[in-house]
Amino acid sequence: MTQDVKEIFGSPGGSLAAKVRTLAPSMTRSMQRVAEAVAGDPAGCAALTVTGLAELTGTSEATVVRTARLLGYPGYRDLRLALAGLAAQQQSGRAPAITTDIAVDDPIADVVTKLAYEEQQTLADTAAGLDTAQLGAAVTALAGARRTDVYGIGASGLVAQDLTQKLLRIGLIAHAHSDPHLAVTNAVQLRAGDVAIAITHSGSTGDVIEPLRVAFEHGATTVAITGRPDSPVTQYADHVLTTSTSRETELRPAAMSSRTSQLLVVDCLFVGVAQRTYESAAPALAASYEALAHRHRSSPR
Amino acid sequence: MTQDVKEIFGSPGGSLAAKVRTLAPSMTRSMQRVAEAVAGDPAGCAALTVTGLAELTGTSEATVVRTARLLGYPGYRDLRLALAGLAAQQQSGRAPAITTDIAVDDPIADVVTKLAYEEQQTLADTAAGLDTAQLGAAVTALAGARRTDVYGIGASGLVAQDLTQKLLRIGLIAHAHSDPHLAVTNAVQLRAGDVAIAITHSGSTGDVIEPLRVAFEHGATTVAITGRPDSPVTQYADHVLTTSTSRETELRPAAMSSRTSQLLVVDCLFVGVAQRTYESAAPALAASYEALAHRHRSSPR
DNA sequence: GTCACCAATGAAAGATATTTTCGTTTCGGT
DNA sequence: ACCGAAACGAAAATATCTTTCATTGGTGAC
Repeated sequence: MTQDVKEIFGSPGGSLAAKVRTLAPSMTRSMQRVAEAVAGDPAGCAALTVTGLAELTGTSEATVVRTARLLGYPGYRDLRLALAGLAAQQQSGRAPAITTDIAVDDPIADVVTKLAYEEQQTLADTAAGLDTAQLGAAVTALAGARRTDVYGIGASGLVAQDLTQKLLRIGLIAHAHSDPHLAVTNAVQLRAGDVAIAITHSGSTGDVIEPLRVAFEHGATTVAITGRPDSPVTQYADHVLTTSTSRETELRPAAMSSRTSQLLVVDCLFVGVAQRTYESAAPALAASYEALAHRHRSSPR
Repeated sequence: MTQDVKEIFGSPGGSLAAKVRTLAPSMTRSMQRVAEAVAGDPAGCAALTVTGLAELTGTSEATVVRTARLLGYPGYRDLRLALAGLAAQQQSGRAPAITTDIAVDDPIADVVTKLAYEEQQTLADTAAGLDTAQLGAAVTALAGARRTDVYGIGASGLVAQDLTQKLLRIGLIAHAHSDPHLAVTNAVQLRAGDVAIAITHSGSTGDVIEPLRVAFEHGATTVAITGRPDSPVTQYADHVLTTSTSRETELRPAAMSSRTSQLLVVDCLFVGVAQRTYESAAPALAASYEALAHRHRSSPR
């Protein structure tokens, strides 16, 4: 039978080399060779079978097993498991330590790691910087809105559409506008009880500010999602939701991190609204899920 | 307050749990039981032999081995070693980070925290599961493409547009299609040296598969970005980029996490292409930045 | 409904790895 | 040189893992 798990993994990593040193004197020559190999390259040895390790050390299987026993394991199998654990720990011990920007000559694997890290960073920053009071107020307004207009241009336009799609899925009436003229034309229709949301990273995109101003002046509740809480757009916003502005690099334009940030805010809005309108939102979500299922061919198993 | 790198990337079970989730749909019932056991208690399973695990899950040795194979290991022995590694990492003081699902009555602050955490998790899983070789191949194809068409519908449509916007910004010729008919019509124009990209979480969206098939048959290099590496769409894809499939909850539909995942992949593609075409990409990026600056009123500060 | 078919599954045979046994070798002491 | 005990490895015995194959159960065609 195999040794108890805790006992295997319990012993801290470094103790293996120590154990080898302590027990070395009481070991025979061949056993010492095995122990050395094990202590010297745990990861490598973990990949070997008894026979492999025996050959590597120029000894026999029996000796390897004897060594494993001496080191406190029931057999080689368990020593090997412990070695695998050790190797994994050593591996993870090397901190990713992502400090540098993405460089032109970074291998693709590094690009993936760095991008993922930076986006995680952006998310953490955004979550930390988000004013939950403002968010709650915005959610309340949305949940009770007769209709909602969302303005966004360029990359922010996609976020606007994303929010709109989501709100529609829970039965709310929402429209995304990226055409400034149409946006203003529609903003005129808004009145108290309606909601207008402007999404702009810089907070200075005139094409987005203008419809928000119109909506604001017509009495709609206005929300600004921006990375600059002191920018012009906030002038006409009842509630300001701040997205994080992480440093941009040449290969990672601001649009990238602002999008991540904006999407998180949008998701929060959506979930918040879904909570408040749960009674109607849940069935609506389920229904849209159902409807979509029929558009997909039954996939293989 | 930013999270520690190790903590973010750590989630040791994360990678495995993610793999299980991604592959779960392509698993049979008994294999799923095995996969669940393994993902649920890596340490415990590491202590078991094939027979033991088979008994625990009420299946047979054969099934256990099959599952190990599906998870990417040559056999159970290797899976077991990997599990031992995971167990060791978990043991070595790693926050369990067991977050509960978002509940209907969660205060808004919790919603923000949980959403941010889950999206970070999604990013880590995606980065871990991304095949860099496939990614590299896709990047190469894109960098040398005469033109690129991107297909996506619904939430994936926004991702398609995002990618298109980015590629255009570095001077590449790219189009996003969400109208299936137009997509097919355009796909016919593609030929060798062109690239077609299909974005679909389920991998079974006929409206997206069809144009990819046409593009494939016309000799274009085809790429699929999907959460189901065994789904129909991959049939016509030269390169498959897998997005992570995190569990969805009632208040956080699959679309949300798949979008995060897809966007990371898209960003990786973009940065990769920007690297390869740096000579032309850098000035193009700078130029588009310049052009936008003029659309913003000079902001305060 | 019934049939044919295919995927899923587990029992058991087969292959591999580990452990044990046991005889040979080595080495120190007389 | 001879003895005895410890060290060691070859090979048998056992445990574990892998493969094969027949059975099962479900699915779609007719």
